[in-house]
Amino acid sequence: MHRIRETIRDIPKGCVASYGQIAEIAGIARGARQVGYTLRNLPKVHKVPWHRVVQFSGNIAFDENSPQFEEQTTRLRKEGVTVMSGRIDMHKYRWEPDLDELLWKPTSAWDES
DNA sequence: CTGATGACTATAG
DNA sequence: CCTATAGCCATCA
Repeated sequence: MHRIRETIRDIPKGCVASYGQIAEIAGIARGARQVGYTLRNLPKVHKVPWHRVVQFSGNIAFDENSPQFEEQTTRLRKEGVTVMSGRIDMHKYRWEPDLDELLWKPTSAWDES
């Protein structure tokens, strides 16, 4: 889904977002699984910071032994995100998109003026 | 169209 | 904390 990748690309460095959050912003309510499904299908070449997407609970979506798990944690740490035991302090790093992030995105429900 | 799948989330035990 | 179940819904075969 193009919308999903687009949204993920907007996650600022040093922040993380849950799948459900991404889905909601992308316009797919309760489409958390679709986000995961889409990311799993990522094209070879992409600029999507998929490593900034974690589970709602702050857990890394991958298995602890998975090489992807290591890559994600590594990337996140490089961006200043503290990862402990495969978990992230969402309370602290959760991405809170400002209106700026959302205004240009959907739709034109803002034609009011 | 139909059925299976899953980088999810919620709730219960 | 962990397992089990049940919703969820775009994407795939």
